[in-house]
Amino acid sequence: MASSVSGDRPTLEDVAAYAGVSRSTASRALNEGSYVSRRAREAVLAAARDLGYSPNQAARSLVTRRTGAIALILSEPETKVLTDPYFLTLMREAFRILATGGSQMLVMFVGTRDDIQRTTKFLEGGHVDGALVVAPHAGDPLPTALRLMRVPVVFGGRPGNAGKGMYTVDYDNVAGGRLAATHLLERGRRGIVTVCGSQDHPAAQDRLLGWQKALAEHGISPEGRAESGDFTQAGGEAAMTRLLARHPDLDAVFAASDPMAAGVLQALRFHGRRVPEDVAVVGFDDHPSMTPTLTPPLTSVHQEPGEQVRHMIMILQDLLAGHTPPLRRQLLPVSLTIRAST
Amino acid sequence: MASSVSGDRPTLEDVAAYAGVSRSTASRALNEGSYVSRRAREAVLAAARDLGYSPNQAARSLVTRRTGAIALILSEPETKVLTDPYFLTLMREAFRILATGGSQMLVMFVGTRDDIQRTTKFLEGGHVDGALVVAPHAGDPLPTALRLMRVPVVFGGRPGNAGKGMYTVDYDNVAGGRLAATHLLERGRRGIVTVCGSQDHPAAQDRLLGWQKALAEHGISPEGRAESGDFTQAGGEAAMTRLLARHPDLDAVFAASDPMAAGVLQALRFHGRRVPEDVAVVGFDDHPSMTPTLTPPLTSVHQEPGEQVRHMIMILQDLLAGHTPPLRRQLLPVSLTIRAST
DNA sequence: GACCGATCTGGGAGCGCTCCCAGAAAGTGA
DNA sequence: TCACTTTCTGGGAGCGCTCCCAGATCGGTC
Repeated sequence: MASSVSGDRPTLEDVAAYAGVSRSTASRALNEGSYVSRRAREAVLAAARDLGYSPNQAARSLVTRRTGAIALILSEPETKVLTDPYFLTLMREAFRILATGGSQMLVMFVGTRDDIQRTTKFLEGGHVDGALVVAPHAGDPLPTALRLMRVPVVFGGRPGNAGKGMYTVDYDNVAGGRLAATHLLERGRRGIVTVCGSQDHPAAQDRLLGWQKALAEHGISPEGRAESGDFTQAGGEAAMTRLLARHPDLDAVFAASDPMAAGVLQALRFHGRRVPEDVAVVGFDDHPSMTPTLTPPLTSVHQEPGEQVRHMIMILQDLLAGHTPPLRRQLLPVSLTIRAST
Repeated sequence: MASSVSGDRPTLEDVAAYAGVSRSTASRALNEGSYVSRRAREAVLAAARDLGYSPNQAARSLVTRRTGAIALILSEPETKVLTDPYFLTLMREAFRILATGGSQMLVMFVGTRDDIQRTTKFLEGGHVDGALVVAPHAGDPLPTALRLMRVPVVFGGRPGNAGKGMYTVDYDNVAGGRLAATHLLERGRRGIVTVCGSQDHPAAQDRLLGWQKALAEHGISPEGRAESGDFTQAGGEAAMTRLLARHPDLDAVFAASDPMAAGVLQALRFHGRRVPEDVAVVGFDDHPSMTPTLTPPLTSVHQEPGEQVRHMIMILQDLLAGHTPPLRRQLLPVSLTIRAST
């Protein structure tokens, strides 16, 4: 039987009948196809509006072999990363961009080995057109597992076993570390130390590297001037306390993340050092909900999570369109936002 | 033509041919349907494994009228809520539960009026089987907009314009406020004040109400003992400073969220009050990444975001199964985790 | 051995859509 | 006017799956 029964959701057939044209013409009109007369197009559009028509995504993707959905895969083996506002910003921005382009965002978290298996199976299953993957830890097996997938994948950040044959969009963390160090040197500081992030994090490695290079270029040996604060406020505070004991004459700190910088400020306050008079402090991330509210407001290396995700999506869409973008590893610039702490 | 061409993804037809049975039998075997001989089932399962078969979701949902996807809709008009670890925990847990049950999670953020329109359209479009909605702000127009949707919807928390005809799963915030106040009273404190959350938040209203009731029942007028700290650490610090000026003799504080409690501790430290000797402090949320790391570790009203989402999903699945769960507003109990701050 | 119910199987229809193709209608130039 | 291209239209096929139904097979009972 025809599906002109009311009550149920209207189909393309219903719209066509209402507009007095055929199903094919209705389809063309709705999909901006060429070779449709103005009269027909307007009639169909009006019919669709009147009937409250909305196309059946399943039927459409059955024939187009496109789902219109993109997976956002977040791999965070440790639950503690939960507190990071970075992930939420990332998701929000990704959602915004994808939604504007008419795509849906399917979020998946990967924690255990089981998750990896399920995720690869899922991607192979053709449920999504492509995937955006953020896997910030060095040892993470996920990137390798996804390398040979038939679905296009774009990575955010530098996956541990980097580069070969995968598309990545990363911040220039080396330049960021260098920027922070140079800024402190320009302020005339020489007793510069760093609270670095866990070194199983490629991003943390890069930030440290940039900082080391800048110091070395100015004739200062970076040896023994770094302590890890494993990206938390408490860790930053502890690391700073250790550094103060080892280098009582220090006059500047580069903390490789904002939460660690907050811990650094706390430790400095506790030990009676004034910021920035006695010790200058630079953070990293410059997250808007964090840096301006600290006392004093924090100078920080600025990065734009929205920008990263935007580039990732651009590459993915290029890949989906059948192109082969030339750049395999894209580095996004970072800048320095100077506030009262330096 | 038959689709036995290799290279392409295998279809059910291919699996059936490989196993030497018909498409129907293959379908029954894979879907745990009854009336399949053991022989046939094993042959089909082996064939599916050998060929790396994974069913085409689009084709399946075209006929079952089920997408296997659930939308998680987060409505947060203000961008500042981003820092809240609650949302991330919620998503993670929701994902975990849904993935285990074979459902996909589609995340949508709603901020602007445009988003609302797009969201309702999307839900009407039949892209998902149901939706979980978290809209913690009182004035939020989203819940009303979703009320009359044909897709089943379950709300988390108490939407501003509560109750009628919607399924909600909320914490017993009134009991939580009462619990905090009672605990402080039992500790012998009488100069009790509160740093409450923004009152455009039903949860904040409820917490304050419970606290007020408990005080009143013990003959203490709650009048003039509350200051809003709008759910941030900085706000909590400022509110506490105002309270100290107004009530120099206070000896206990109930902060309606952990971040605000952190601000309270900071203000107390700054003003030379010892915790818990001079002033006892109780927080709310008891987020594992927060309360134990504060100095001193914070006594806090404990709630389990995972539990909330679990109940929401249970109700939704009931709704999807065609049942009509009797309870329209479910209240989850909260408890008190006592640590060194009281 | 005949009968009957339970168990199992394969073919056909159809979900709502897009795409291909044949043919109608309209436009163009001699 | 006629041939010929261009624009537009509708019917048919088919995407991969589930579900229904008719028929085959199997066991047990009289």
